[in-house]
Amino acid sequence: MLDLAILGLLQEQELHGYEIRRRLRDELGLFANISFGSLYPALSRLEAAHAVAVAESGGTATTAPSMPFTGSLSGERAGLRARRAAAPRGTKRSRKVYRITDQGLQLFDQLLDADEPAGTDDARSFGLRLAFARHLAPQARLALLERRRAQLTRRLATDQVRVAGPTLDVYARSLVEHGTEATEHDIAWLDRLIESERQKQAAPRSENHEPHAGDAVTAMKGINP
Amino acid sequence: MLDLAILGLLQEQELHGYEIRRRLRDELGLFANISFGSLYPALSRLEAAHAVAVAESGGTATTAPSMPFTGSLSGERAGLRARRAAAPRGTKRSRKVYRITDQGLQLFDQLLDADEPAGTDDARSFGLRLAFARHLAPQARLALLERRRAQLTRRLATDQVRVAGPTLDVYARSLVEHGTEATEHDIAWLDRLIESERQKQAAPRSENHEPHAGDAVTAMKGINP
DNA sequence: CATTGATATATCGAACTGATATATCGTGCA
DNA sequence: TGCACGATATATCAGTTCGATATATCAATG
Repeated sequence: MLDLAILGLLQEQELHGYEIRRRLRDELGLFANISFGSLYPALSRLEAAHAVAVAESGGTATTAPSMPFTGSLSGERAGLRARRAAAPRGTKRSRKVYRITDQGLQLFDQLLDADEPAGTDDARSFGLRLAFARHLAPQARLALLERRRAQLTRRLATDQVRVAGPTLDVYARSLVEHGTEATEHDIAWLDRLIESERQKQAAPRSENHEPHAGDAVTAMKGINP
Repeated sequence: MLDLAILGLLQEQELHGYEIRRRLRDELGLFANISFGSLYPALSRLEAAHAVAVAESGGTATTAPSMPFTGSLSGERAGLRARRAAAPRGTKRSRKVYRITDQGLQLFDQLLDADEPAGTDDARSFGLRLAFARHLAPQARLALLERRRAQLTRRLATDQVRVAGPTLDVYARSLVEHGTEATEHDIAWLDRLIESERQKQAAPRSENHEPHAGDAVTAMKGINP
């Protein structure tokens, strides 16, 4: 789930961990306060999978791109010092700037368009996908919205069973009822989005999906006929 | 978080794991689909902490309450067979029925009234507490509602910063705006609950908090003056 | 020039999820 | 009768995420 978020942000520009966290929190509002204990391992994971790479875009001068091998410094620390030495002036501080790779772009599209894993925190998962919906082909976008709508409709049904069921106390009852209202509100919102999407597809004015600028990936996705 | 839910349910009656899951899902709607990988470890945890105990309430006849020591059966399996043998008719099947202990009641009150851990999934945490709000002293209940209200108000402020900030694309923007609306809706709901609580406290008719029937715990909580 | 606070990366243990394994019971159906 | 199947039930595993904490640097402040 977090992988998708990271890849989505990196698609717009190179970023370092701390900044990724800031954007997720301040701009998107998803992942209210994503923990570094999730973020950094996720970045390592993605790096290991060659979906992202350290950009090392450095400060002003692009000095030797590969670590100059300082010799005596012991293992782990050496890496840190090397990075610090590589970009000392101009940029804020020693930081690992990541960029997305071609494989990363592929992975992103794959994750974004994949069926939601049913069980997990639906709202988060959907929210994240919607936030990056501009990267989806128009029909995939519509499918996402409709899948979510169906999900909420199902929830509404179970909610009705709940209120009809064993008598809940005042507070639990209020909670369930408020939940139902919120779901209805969500569905109405989705209906507006779906309507808007349909219109956009009926009258396609100029470019409506990102200037993705010919990356081989879109061909795989079946934008087609 | 899950501990609170378990203790809350067990407060009403003895239950086994599978049934706890069912209630959380079907009746409360919290924890959409709580995993057994969380539930059973949580029960073990609580049992280790002496907050719950296996009730072994058995079927029709309360045969020997302690395992009769079948001898040859090897370790783990022995426990299962013993339980199975202990309550073969009447009840559904071999199951571990848990009951809450005095320490468990104490822990429940402590968890329920504790300050929310700020970071975590607020909605879930609050929802859970509200579902068991009847176990709280009137002022603690009011405090819970007001704490939540303040939380949402803060969120509303950051949301406004978000929309004012860097221009989001159509979808991300719609997401944020809908989130804001939902938060406003939540606050209005809380206001209604708070109002209702205030009235209840002003005109206290008969018993308004559970027939808790003199357990020593309430004394600790400072219900007082 | 020491202290504090913001920026930044990293790691640990505990908790939760999704998947899977195992066993038993009840029911339908051949 | 028997036996396949689905529901009930407990348990465990690997992979993620979270909250806390450690460490280091830089900027501002007094």
